[in-house]
Order: sequence, then structure tokens, then C-alpha cells
Amino acid sequence: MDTLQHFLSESETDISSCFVGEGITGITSEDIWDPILTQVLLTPWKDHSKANIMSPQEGFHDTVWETPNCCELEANISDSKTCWKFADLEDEYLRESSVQGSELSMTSSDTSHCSEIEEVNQQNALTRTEICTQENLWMSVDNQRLNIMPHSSIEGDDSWAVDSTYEGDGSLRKRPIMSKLQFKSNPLKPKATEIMKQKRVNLHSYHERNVQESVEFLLRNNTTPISDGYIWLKYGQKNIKNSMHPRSYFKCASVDCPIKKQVEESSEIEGCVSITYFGKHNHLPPSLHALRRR
DNA sequence: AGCCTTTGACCAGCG
DNA sequence: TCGCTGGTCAAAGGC
Repeated sequence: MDTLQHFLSESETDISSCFVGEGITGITSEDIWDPILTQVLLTPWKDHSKANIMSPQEGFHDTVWETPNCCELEANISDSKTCWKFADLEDEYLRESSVQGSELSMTSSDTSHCSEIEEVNQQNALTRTEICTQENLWMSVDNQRLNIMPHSSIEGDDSWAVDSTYEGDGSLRKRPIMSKLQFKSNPLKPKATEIMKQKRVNLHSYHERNVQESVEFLLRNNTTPISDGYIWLKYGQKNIKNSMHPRSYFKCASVDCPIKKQVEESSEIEGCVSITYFGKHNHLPPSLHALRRR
């Protein structure tokens, strides 16, 4: 079995070439968020939720942070010695620290630290601990399954991801979960009379959504397609005015998941495909088995 | 046969 | 009010 370092170096070579463009970072060890897990976050080309154009020098942690939740969370994490200790378990294999809403979850191949994590969660009044096995994690690595989405939030709440690397001042580095939008899914498909109501709701946020709640990635269109870890259904395609290429519309195949994405050839950078996500998943990624079946 | 994509129609917002 | 535009629906077609 390859080491983490080996995988990272291989990934940088193989995968970074897929992501290009002015102001775009390819995957480097700095850009990779959860490098070993199925969730791999990349610096987006445009984070419309922050109205920023990202550059390689601007990490997520350089974007806007001034929210009460952020400060509160930082205090929680920094005050936890156990959490720091856990963060020191570098290189053994893998770990994930993420905060979803008010919830902190960590995963590690080293299950012996489960109790520690649980303790941290309890101290911080956070609730969930997940353990991934070494086997299923490496299965994901072997297939180079990448998730280029912002880390999804089960709660659909304001969410934050916490990188476990240290800043110069010794604080934990954090990265925002980009979409702040809260979707409420309908358990039942709306009836005809309700569909238009729903449409009006959607259209009401149409312009806001375009500038505030989307995250755009650019992908070289001459590279092997990379799964983002989720299953998508195409539900439409439109020719866009003044655009040579049609725009395709996709929604997540998971029932009641509100996220959608649009794919079209980039008008800004030739030879690139623009992938824009609206909203966020309200569920975990499907199993590798389910992905393969598709 | 079932799942997914295609594609024309429909709708609301906007100027 | 009307036409344009983009987002979505859903029947039909393809695999």
C-alpha cells in the first residue's frame, strides 16, 4: 500500500493538469482539503457566495470570515487540547475534521483515537463522530475518486470545514463551506399547482443565486472526466445567447437533494469546461459501488 | 425493461 | 403589453 505522501505526489502530477486557467490552482498538497478521503476540495475558480475571484495565493481562509459562528467555532476548537493532540497524528494515515453546522466529525483510520474524538465532541457540545476504515478509504484513493464540491452539510446549515494544519500563529486553519443557502427539500413531488409556486420561489432567488450562491470550477475539456463523487441526472440543455456552446443542466440523483449544477464550455478561457454548482448536497456521497454502477 | 438523455414546450422575469 | 431569455418539465427516444 502506498503511503500518503506517495499518493499526494502522484495526485499532484495526475490531477492538477485537469484544472487550469488564470487564477486557478491545480491540486497541490496545499489545495487538497481531505487528500485521502473521498472528499477532495479544490480552490474554486469563482466563489460567488463570496463574490471573489480566487487566486492561488488566496486560500479559502483568506476570504471573508466575519461571522459570529466562525469566531465561536474557532474558540471551541482552539480550546480543545485533545483536538490538538489528534491533529498531531499526522502522516499515520488519514484524518478528517469537519464541522457541519454545530457538529464536529472526525474520521481516522486509527480507531484507537475514537474515544478521544468523542471526548472532544462532548467537550465542545458537538455530537457526531465517524470512523472510516483504512480499507474503504484506500479504495477511494485507488480509484482517484475526487469530489470537487464544497464539503456538503447534512444539516443544510451554515457550515465550516476545519483544516488541521497550523497557521504560523499556532491556530487551526479553517476554510469556509461556501454555500450559505439553506434549502428545504420537499418529501413529495409538488403537484401541478404547486410546481409553479415552487418555480416562483426558485426564480425569486435566480439572480441572487447567480452571483451569491454558486461555486464555479474550470476543468480542462481534453482530460479524462473526473467524477465529483455524486450521481447526476441531466434534465435540460439550452443554447445560450452569444455563446457558441450549449449549457447543460444537472440535478443530483438523490431524492430531495436540492443541489444543481450547470456545465458549459467556458466563455472566458478557451478549452475549459465551466462547472457551476448551486446549493449543496443534503446527504453524503453515494458509495463507490453505486457510482460504479452508473 | 429500466434507466438516462434528448428536446421541444412552457413558464416567469426582465427590459 | 410583448418579446426575449434562461430554467425547468416531461414525453419520447436511445442504450
